[in-house]
Amino acid sequence: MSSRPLNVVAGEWPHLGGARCSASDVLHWSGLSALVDHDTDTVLFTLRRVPAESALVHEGQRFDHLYCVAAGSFKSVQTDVEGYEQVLGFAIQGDLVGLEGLALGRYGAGAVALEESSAAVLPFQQLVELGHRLPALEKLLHRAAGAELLHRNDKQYLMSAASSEVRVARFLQHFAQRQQALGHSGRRLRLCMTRREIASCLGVAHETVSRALSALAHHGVIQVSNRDVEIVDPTALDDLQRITRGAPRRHDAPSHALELAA
Amino acid sequence: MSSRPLNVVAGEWPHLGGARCSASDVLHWSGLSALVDHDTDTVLFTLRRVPAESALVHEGQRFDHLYCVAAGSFKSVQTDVEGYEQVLGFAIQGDLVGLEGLALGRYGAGAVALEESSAAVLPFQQLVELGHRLPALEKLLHRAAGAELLHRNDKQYLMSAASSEVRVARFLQHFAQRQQALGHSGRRLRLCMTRREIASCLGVAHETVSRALSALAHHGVIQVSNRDVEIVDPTALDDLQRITRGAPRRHDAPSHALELAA
DNA sequence: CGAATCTTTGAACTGAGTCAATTAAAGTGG
DNA sequence: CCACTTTAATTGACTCAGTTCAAAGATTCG
Repeated sequence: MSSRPLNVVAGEWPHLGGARCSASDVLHWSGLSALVDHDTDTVLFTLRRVPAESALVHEGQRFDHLYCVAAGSFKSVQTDVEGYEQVLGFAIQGDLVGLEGLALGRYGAGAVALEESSAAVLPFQQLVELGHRLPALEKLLHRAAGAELLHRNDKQYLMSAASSEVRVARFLQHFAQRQQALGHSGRRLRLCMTRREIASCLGVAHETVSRALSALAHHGVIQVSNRDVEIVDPTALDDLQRITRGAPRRHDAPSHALELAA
Repeated sequence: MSSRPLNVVAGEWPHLGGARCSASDVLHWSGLSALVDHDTDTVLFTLRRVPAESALVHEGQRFDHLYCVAAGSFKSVQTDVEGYEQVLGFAIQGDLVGLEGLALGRYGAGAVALEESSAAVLPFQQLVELGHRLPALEKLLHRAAGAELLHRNDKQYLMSAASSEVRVARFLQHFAQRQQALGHSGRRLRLCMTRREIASCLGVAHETVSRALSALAHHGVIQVSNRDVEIVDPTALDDLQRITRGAPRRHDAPSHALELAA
């Protein structure tokens, strides 16, 4: 294996002290700690700092880097002809940004930081070549693509839920699970995106998100304080989230999904 | 094109006994004709015949093959705890089936043939190793993953459309575009899935799909005869499909999306 | 402190879900 | 090949959840 430092990658940000991270770091963030070894320690990537509200990649821009979120979070957005901004999802530590670029050589969506964030810059061609010698890196790419697709499956399932309360419940649960997978709380969530962004992602009106959160709070399932959400009763949340089709209500049953979980 | 008779497969299923196709065929189906060369001609894959209604892969089954649809079509389905069957999408010629398996080594969704179909069996590990020597095959994998993600973006955009008529319009348009990319009509579509399956995929009730199709037909945008749909007025369909949020209706404007397109 | 944005809540309207009934198509088996 | 069954598709009527419009708090930020 390559025993010498392969980090030719310096590329674009030589000034600014050029913060770096190793492939091992990336593997850890991506949940592939098992694949870390000495070789992956020697591969270095530059870290790119991204201020809140600014773009990591632009829709339509030429694709030559993948990015692995190191800290902070991003929203993935697509703008249609009419100017409507569709939020496709949110990326947190360990998520790869820009994978759809694989198809056409252009990013299919923009990525905008929701807060002060940073991401490892993975020059794609280089990553592929490295992957031939370091299976860990090849696996990283495959894994990330697969994970992203699984994610999309979940999202589609989420969006096909009849009730908006169920959608919001599923959104919270997924978000919590992802946080937990990173070693964070899983109960105390910081939704650093706006209600409108959540709404766009879920395919509902932003007022509806607000109402659903309020309803969940009223019923003691969660506690909401602005963008901080605490999941008080994970079981109730899970019961709710399970309801797929319109609530199996009977004539004498309550019509709101929330009341069913009681 | 491959001038030698490796492609026994073109459209028919000759006999049982191990039908094959070349990597070149797969590349052609996937829209990567540019990458075909003598080397890819020499790589052969077995073709698997799949009768209508039977499964190509099962959800949760161990992942060791990718499949490239050679003929016919498949639905991708995920079954939730309650037994609800969510249709995630439809695969036609050139689409890779099983990509989500990359993440966890298990298929994330089942694939069921909608009609008599066949698919090339691509042993994953082998494909990756071949990819190291034949860039075309590596590219195939990347391209397919990227394309699948782009597709999902479209689907999410589709599902966030307010009106069900718009959803159906977008569905038809996407389907038509895919058919066209394969060299087929783009106007005359055969929807070989049930209304219920379309409905599940779009996240609406199956009656709603039926009504939307009827409405589109009434307005002369399409012509429906059972599962055969002809797009009579592509422009009108496109206008409709563009409406993202609830129709920008004014007090004196018609409330149905369809009437706006008039 | 104001300006701007985000969030919440209310009220009215309506589009889509549900239930139900009819028609059409596709199998099944004698 | 034709009755018979079963499943798919269409259409109608009714109801309610969610959108839209509007307006009042809350939060952030210059």
